Amino acid sequence: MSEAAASASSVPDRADAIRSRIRARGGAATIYDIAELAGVNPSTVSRALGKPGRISATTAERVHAAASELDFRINPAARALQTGKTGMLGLVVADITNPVVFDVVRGAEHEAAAAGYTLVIAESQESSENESEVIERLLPSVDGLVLATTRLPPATIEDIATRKSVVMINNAVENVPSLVADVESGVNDVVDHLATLGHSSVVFLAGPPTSWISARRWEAIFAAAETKGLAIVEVGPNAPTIDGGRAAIRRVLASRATAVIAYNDLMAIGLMQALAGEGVAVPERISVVGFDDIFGSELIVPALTTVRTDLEAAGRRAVSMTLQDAADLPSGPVAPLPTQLIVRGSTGPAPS
Amino acid sequence: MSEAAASASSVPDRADAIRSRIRARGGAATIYDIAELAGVNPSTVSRALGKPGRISATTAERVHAAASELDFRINPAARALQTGKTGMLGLVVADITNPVVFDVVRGAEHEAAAAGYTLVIAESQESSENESEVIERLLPSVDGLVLATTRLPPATIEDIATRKSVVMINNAVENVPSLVADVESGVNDVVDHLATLGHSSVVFLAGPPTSWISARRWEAIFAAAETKGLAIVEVGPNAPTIDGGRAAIRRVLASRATAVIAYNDLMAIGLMQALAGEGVAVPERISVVGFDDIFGSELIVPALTTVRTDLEAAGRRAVSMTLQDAADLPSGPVAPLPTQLIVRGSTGPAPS
DNA sequence: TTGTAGGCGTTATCAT
DNA sequence: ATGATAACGCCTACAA
Repeated sequence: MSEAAASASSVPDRADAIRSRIRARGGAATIYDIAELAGVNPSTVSRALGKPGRISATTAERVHAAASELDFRINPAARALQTGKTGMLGLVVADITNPVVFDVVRGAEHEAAAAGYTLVIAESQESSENESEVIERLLPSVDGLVLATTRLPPATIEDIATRKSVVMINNAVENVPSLVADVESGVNDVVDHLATLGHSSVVFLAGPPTSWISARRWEAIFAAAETKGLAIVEVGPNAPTIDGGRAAIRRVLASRATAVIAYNDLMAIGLMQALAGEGVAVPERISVVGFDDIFGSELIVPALTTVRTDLEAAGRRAVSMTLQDAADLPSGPVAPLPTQLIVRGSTGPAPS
Repeated sequence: MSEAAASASSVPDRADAIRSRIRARGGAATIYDIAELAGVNPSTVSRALGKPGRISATTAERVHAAASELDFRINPAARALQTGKTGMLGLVVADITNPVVFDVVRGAEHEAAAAGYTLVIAESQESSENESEVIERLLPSVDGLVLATTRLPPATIEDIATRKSVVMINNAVENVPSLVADVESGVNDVVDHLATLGHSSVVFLAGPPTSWISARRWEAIFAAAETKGLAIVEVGPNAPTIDGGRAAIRRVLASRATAVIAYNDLMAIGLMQALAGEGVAVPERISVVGFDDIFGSELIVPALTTVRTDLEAAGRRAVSMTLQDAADLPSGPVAPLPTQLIVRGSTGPAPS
């Protein structure tokens, strides 16, 4: 047997030996295995795999060959233990099945994946105690947190933000970066729209008492209604769900208002279903407006007039802000998320 | 100063000292800190926190007091490095924004949380290469995997299942535990329903070619139609989305069928929108049926007749099966998921 | 019941 | 450019 042949066969042999040893110990390949196969020190393997430039080209080559030969996957726990970085990001939402969060989730997931991060989604189920627990459980294993629909008091949020990078969507707390929809602009458009249609008495169907954005919407509606000279009342708080909207029908009708602005589309849809059940025509007797433009808003009949925010973009930006913050990069002031009134069939002229 | 007073004040003092040391090194409390404060060995702390019985009551008491005093959270990476268990479960879906998966996600999330696990959700975006990548990235940091809408070939799945516990929903591969809907029962109900309404020619609007469950639905429909003496044709494959349904309208109309069974509700809804756009009355000229009963199915007009499966239960059961499998517990045979025909307005008598 | 000691796989800090 | 060595925080035989 020639030397060439011997060496050609000895390399696969060594790989096989190492492979069977790995299998024997019932685990995955480590940098030690690679080091052995490539004939270098483990620390060299770590560098070759970690930093591009810091190693000679030929060594890097050998290491990479050995790594793929042994099907090496880095052990994230071991890396995290040493570096303190887990490569994971948390996204906390109040209710996963609420269509509002679909887009946030998708945007966040894509941005995280693009940055090489893994997104962990957790649900608080509209309970702040639950949310605290969930966050405490998540915190040690993530590099940062996006709070999409938090029900936490500001003090708690501030406390969490001292421990990890936190970015909020549609919520504001001092010293905590956030992404907030341009409520005023959307609300002004809604109130203008209703005023133009001849409505003079409007109900705001409030969301949960702990929802920061519900309060902002109410304030903006209140202010806009005052300047337009419309009568405005707040009804609520209500659960931010279809059932929450349904349950509010009595109080809505009792108000004699000719238009309703619901805290979100889900409530608007619930209310419209209840109105249909009672034979109250929308928009002939009552106009209905929602927020968010969720999936389903254009499916319902009449299709829902609503205030849209690009929540997918919000999810993306929240993640990239979190990552920046986690990297201690300077985060400049953040422009509010643009907002857009989408007029569909659920609003019409006030009854005369 | 009495001894009692001295010791009473010295305890908080020591805690403060340790706390400031922790802060100084910019990290979290470790079992060493607790050990110091409680005056025991770190291993005792580990045991006290880990196993209830194995330690004297008074020591356990002291340790727990010290732990909460220092606000201790266990470091998951360190634990995972040692135990090989990460406390995380992966859920892989084709498309996060598809309403079908939201119930699965919710069920899985709740079950995982109840078991003290964290759920990581990953999206393959309907691409099998993408899915492979995503899974490779997830695998090292997860104790098990639920494949909810996988687009992977059986061989790949089998390979993954040799490395970690895998449970699939609506997909079957040898040697890999799975949870499958009782397709036949639901489909028989649908075909009966249509036959009773006088339909004699039916189209099945197929889903993605890589969808296992789409093929099963087609087979079941084919068989049921044959026994009922109905004409049946498959149209597709199509994207399992609203747009996929919309795009199929020409071929559906060309078939002259009086009823369409779509692979899922999203496609059914898209088709109905397209039909409405063309002025084709549903159900007067064409009846439409979907699968899944997603949010929105009862919102659209006419409301969609559909075959429902309890996907939230599927998510829950998939997670608990994964956990069992990961714990090497025996997993008995699994009953198929019950299925239920929900008749709404989108189906009616065949035109004469 | 509790302490001692070693190791899990990686990165970082020294040397060389 | 590469090697040796010491952490990172926790768990678990083994000893006492």
